[in-house]
Amino acid sequence: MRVIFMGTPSLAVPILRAIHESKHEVIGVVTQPDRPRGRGRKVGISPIKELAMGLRLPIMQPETTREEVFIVEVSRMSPDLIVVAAYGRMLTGDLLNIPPLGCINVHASLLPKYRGAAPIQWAIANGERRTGITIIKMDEGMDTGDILLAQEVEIGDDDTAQSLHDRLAQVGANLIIKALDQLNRGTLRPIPQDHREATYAPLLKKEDGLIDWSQDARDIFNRIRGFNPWPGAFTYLRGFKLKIFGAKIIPGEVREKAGKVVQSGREGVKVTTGKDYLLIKEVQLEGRKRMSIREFLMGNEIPPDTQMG
RNA sequence: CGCGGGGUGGAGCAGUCUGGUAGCUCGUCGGGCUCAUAACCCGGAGGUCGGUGGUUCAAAUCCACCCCCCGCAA
Repeated sequence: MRVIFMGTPSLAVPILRAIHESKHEVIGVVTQPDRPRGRGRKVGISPIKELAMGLRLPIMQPETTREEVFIVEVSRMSPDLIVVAAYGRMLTGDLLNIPPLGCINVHASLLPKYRGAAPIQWAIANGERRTGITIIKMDEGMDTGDILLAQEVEIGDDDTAQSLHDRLAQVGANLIIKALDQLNRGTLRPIPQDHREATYAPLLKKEDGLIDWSQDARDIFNRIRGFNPWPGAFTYLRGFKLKIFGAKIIPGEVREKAGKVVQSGREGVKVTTGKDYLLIKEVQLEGRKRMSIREFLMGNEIPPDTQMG
C-alpha cells in the first residue's frame, strides 16, 4: 500500500520506522513545522522530521492541514491510506476523504479512555494499572473514531511516563503493521467506541506538576512518575523550585502537617503527606542538574522540620 | 539579540562582592579497629578552578567574547 505518514514526537518514530521497513511504501511524511522552541530561540526539528530526512522520505510541513496547496499535494500523491500517530492537530474532512482506505490513528491509550494529547502521562498520574494502544479509523472528532485494533499494556509501579512511552511506542509499531496487513486483506471490523465511557487527557501544563502535599503519598507518587521526565512534578524548597523525579511510598501514620521533612539521610528525604510518607529519591533544583538525593545532600541541606511547598 | 541561575580533584557544594598557600561532605587507594558493616580511626593520591584574550607584581576571584548545563518564558 502507498501510505502517507503523519506524526511529530518521538512516540511516532518507531511507528514510522516499522511501516518503512514493512512491505508497505511510505510515499510521504507530514510533520509539524519547525518552530523556535527551548532556550535561546533555536529552531527545533521534530523527531519525525529527523527520521524522515535520514530515510530520504519526502517531507511536508503545512501550517494547518486545511491549506489548499497541502490538500492538493496530498491528493496528487494518491495515497491508499494515511497513518497518523501523535501528529498534534486534528484532521479536516477534506483530508480525511482523500485516501480510499481512509485515515487511521495510533493512539496511546485504550479508547475511549484518555482521549487527547497526553494519554500516557495522565494514565500513570491517575494511578491506572493498565493502558494500551488503540488503532482507530479517524473521523473529525478528537480520537472518536471506530476501533480497529487494540492492545493492552500493563503499568508497573516503577514505570515513568518515559518507560511507558517507550514500551507503548514499540507496541504501537507492531500493531500498526498488523492493522495495515489486515486492512489490505479487508479483514478489519470497525467497532464504534462507547462514547459514554470517554475520558480526556489534556495537554500537560507545567503547573499541573505542582505537588499538593495534602494528597495521599500514592497520588503524589503517581504524579511524579507520570510527569517524569517532562514537565516534572515539583514543589518548592526555601523558595526555589524543586522538581522531584524519583520517590517511594513509606506507609505509616502521619501526625504532622503535610509537606514536612521528618527524616533526611542517605536513603532519601522523608516527607509527610495526607496519607503515608513520601521518600524523595531523585531531584533537580532550579539552575542545577538532576541528581540523586544522596548527591544533592552532599552539597545542600534539607534538615528535619523543613517545610516543602 | 527573550529573562535568570550555574560550570571549582571522580560526585555534590563553599570560596568570587572585599585579587595574594584552593576548602567542605562523599567517593577512591593503603592501613587499623570490629563477629560484622553503608559504622568508626589513621594516612595518601587526585584540580591547566568550562574556554580564549585582557587588566595586574599577582586572577577561581576584576573586564570582554565564546562554549556547555539548568530554571522561567515561548
